[in-house]
Amino acid sequence: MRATRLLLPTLKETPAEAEVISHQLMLRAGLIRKLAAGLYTWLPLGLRVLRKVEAIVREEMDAAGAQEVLMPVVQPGDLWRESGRWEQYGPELLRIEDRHGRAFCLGPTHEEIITDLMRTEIRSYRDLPANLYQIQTKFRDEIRPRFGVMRAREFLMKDGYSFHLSETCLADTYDRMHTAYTNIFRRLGLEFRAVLADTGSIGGSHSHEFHVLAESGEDAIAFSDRSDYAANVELAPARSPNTERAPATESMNEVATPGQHSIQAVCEFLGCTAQRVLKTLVVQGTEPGQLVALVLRGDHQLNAIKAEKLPAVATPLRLASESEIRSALACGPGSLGPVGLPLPIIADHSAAALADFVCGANRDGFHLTGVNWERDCPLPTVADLRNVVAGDPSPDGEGHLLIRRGIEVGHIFQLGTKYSEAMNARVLDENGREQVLLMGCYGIGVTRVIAAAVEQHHDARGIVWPDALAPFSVAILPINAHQSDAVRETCEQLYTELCNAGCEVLFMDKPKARLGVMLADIELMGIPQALIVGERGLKEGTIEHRDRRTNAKSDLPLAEALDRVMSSAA
RNA sequence: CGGGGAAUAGCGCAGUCUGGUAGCGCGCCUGCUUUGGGAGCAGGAUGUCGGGGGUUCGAAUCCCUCUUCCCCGACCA
Repeated sequence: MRATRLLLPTLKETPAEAEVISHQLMLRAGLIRKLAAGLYTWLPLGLRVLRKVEAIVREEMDAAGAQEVLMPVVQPGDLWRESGRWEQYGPELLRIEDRHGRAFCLGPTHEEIITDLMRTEIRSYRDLPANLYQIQTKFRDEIRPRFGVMRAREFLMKDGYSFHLSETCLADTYDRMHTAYTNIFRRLGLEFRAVLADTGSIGGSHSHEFHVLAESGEDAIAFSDRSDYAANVELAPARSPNTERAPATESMNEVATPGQHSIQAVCEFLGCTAQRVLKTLVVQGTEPGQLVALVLRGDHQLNAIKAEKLPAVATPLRLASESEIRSALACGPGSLGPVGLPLPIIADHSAAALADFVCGANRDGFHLTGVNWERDCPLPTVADLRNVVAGDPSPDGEGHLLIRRGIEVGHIFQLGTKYSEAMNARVLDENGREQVLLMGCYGIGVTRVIAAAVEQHHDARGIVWPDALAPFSVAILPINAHQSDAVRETCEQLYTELCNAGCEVLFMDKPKARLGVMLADIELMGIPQALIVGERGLKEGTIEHRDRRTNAKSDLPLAEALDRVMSSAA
């Protein structure tokens, strides 16, 4: 491709709207442009990268036995009513009406559509298992789109769905998809982890997320330093400490802590660590108006998903407001503690294992020190309430947990009969009996993969694409082509030969372009290799080869430079 | 949706407090000189100052209102 025939609007300065590095670089390198919040145009360079991801996804899905289809973006509301999600999905589902006043939505996902297709087209166990996928635009009316294409409202997704009669068959396909996903992310050159995940609103039983590891990731993932165990922090169980609770050595004392409400403030005031302080959170109970106290160690975070699984706690989790607390109890939220608290109490394992701890006195401006369970207040119900932290024992008993940030780029689920049951998708089995289909679903955020790749692969000069994602594998840079027939002719010759060899070449053929500007651009765009052609080198019979990743430079005879490029690009 | 910020040339910003009719850098166009890492000089183009209303002799600036965008919280690929 000649640069003169390519829309390549690179930016020297970072647009003010971009916060994260991938968003900044994707704008600056001319991959995308914003149309409105969460809506992006893919420019020629960005689209080339997008096509690379699609191609790899297609190859691996096809190799794993899935077949490609294409379903509509606009979906009838009736199907969503059948599955029950018209009501459940909430405002993220963009609902529209056609000219006849019929309800439609823009598809945020396609379970309803594929289930409808299968219940109509498949009658017999002989047609199973089936595994279909598409690469298609999704629309989710996110409350807060952000980070460019990382969390856009309109985005490109590979979504796949499989149908089965037996759990073992579903599990088998699920495993095959797990392997295919592993192959895809490995081929894309990304550092990633597959982790156990919550099934969330899509529903179902068994689920893994695929995360690209990056500091800017929105998810925290926990994995063992000794085994394969990996899970979303939301899900990883915090094992109860093996150690017995230490015996009480202090007596309980009430101390004045005027104006100290937060754990941090109390710790500083009393000169103790957060590990020795209890934090008491009051949430809505299952019964209307009922409050429940959740007790955690001061340095731990409440895990909402775990709390919602407790029968006594209302779903969705809602913290009591300050006024609700004040009207039910004699103090504000910063002074709560389990001693004499007239509410049902559930304590986290780590909180229950403390001795001689500090907690609120249920009286404004006072805390208790030297508190001990059983002696000073009954040991409440104990449950796993907290997020795991680095250093916790791994839930599988092997080693300890490390915590890293991740960007969720893929998610696979065993859905079971959630949709097929609701939408009555059945086939006849070998015995002529009707059976409800079992279903799996498998998603990859194609556009998000690209942002994640940039988050993981960049330097001070710009994007450093993994070879599999690079929009071009090599750029040709002429130095002062307008003054030198030799430079011009050599570049044309290089361009022709590389094109003929099937190499993806970007020929920086703008007349009078300066070397520094061209270098800055191709480095920003992350093109892996460059061939620099100038009079000076040609006099010695050489051109310069550069590597984006290592910045290695070598002056080589033309034929050798071509070999170098083609062998690296292969 | 709650809380915080912002909207001035393609991009980054100043000007707003204290009203007097819009500026800087980069980019863009022309010419000359330069040319192995974002050139120099000279000349030039580009703004309904987010929209609407009001106050005023006069509004980018003050008031009201709407819209959009960004950031922080609960969802998701």
